[in-house]
Amino acid sequence: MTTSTTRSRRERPAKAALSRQGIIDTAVAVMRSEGLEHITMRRLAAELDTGPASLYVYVRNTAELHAAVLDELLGLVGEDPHAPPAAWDDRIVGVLGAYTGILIEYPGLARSALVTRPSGPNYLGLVERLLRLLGEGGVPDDRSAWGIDLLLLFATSIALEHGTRRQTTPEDQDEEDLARALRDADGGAYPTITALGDDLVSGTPDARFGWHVRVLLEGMAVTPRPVPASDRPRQERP
Amino acid sequence: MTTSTTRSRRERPAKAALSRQGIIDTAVAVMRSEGLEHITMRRLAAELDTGPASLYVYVRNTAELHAAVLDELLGLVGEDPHAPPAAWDDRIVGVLGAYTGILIEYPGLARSALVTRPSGPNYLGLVERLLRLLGEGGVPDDRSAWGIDLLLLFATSIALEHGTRRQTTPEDQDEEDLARALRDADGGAYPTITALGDDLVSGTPDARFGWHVRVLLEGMAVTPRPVPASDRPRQERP
DNA sequence: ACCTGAACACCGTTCAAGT
DNA sequence: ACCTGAACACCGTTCAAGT
Repeated sequence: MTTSTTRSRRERPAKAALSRQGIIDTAVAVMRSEGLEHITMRRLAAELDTGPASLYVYVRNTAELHAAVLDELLGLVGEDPHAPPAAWDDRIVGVLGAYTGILIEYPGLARSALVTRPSGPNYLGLVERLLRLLGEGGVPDDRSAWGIDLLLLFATSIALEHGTRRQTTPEDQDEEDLARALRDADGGAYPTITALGDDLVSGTPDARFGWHVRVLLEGMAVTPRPVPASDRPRQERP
Repeated sequence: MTTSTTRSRRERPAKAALSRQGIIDTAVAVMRSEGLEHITMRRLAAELDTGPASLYVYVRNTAELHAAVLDELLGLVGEDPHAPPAAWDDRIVGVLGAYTGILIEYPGLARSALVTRPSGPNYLGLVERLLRLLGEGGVPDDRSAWGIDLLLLFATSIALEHGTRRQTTPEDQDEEDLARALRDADGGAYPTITALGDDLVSGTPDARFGWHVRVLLEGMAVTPRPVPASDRPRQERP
């Protein structure tokens, strides 16, 4: 179905000029309908009625494009203003839960967030909110500074893990492989694994998630930062 | 340089029959010399003097191949038997450090481990060793069972983060982007980030790593597992 | 059962040339 | 400065046909 120039002018909204935002918007649309794996330079170019080379004026490479999509979607993570008042740690669980929620809803984003560290405004907003909550909870600033990484890295990893499990992507196979490998582990070679048995894969994702986050928060609360070598009075031998 | 059939028979060791192990060995060799991104079906097929389709008899897909390479290399992670006796938590830091060491040495492996959860014998060996050390440290079994994930997920993520930073891959750009974004963050929009300032990116990777692991261990030590809803006497409202 | 050639359906990125 | 066509150098996976 080849359309004349005039026809296509009418069907598409007059071929809007290219812009970074336009590219990202198109990418988000493709993400929603077909998933991250279809956000490719070539595909987007086709969508925008141009050649792939044109996009490189606005976007450094494919990874940067994916990161931009993530930040765009992160704009939706806000705390519900009508939520009942909650303790600081429950609120952290909530914020991280919303973050992983987005990552799980759009498979592929979590991987992208691990590969290309996000640094967009909405991601910074998330960091900001978490740091504030940690401060409210009385976590010393220096531990917040080092722990924020851990929290977000963890939330992203968990999303990756559960995201691939939820959808029927080719990847859940290995989540199951691991569960089976743990269950069937040879008692001679892996006695401790065998002893723990099913508990290694027990619990709902939510229960595990909540516990994991609390482990991190409790750990931060009780673990002092190391004293830098230069500030230490003397040294035995490292 | 086209070689006759007779020549090539002499140059290559008589074109060994295909086998899963042979494929993995070749893949490991390619990994060492050129990196994971060159372990492709087509490349390996060329290396083994056959067509890509032939490999699918022994390997499910590219991801499984990468996972097999990881497990192969994980065979090298053993505790030094001549190491001086150490406390259980220091030994855990050591084991996880060795694990991340491998992942950092071979860029791409960490990403692969996050995407495709490893389940090979050597990975199970690692799980086994860690569970044993946790037990020695007095961590209750149920918390070990849920925490082992967290430890390994974290170690893998950290390797990914620092691995991309170390090499001059196209990806370090964004690690720097994030550091700059944090430093240059607008004090109005992100007051807490601004207040913490440089401490957000302070410390050597080793110092951060050690602290992170200890946070996880301490957290596990003090955080009880949630009581399943079915075992709870009554409920206020969830 | 194992192996293969060929095909299908794509990729990212660069570059010289145009406007 | 922005945009493009065309090219370079690749991918994974399937399938019908052979041994």
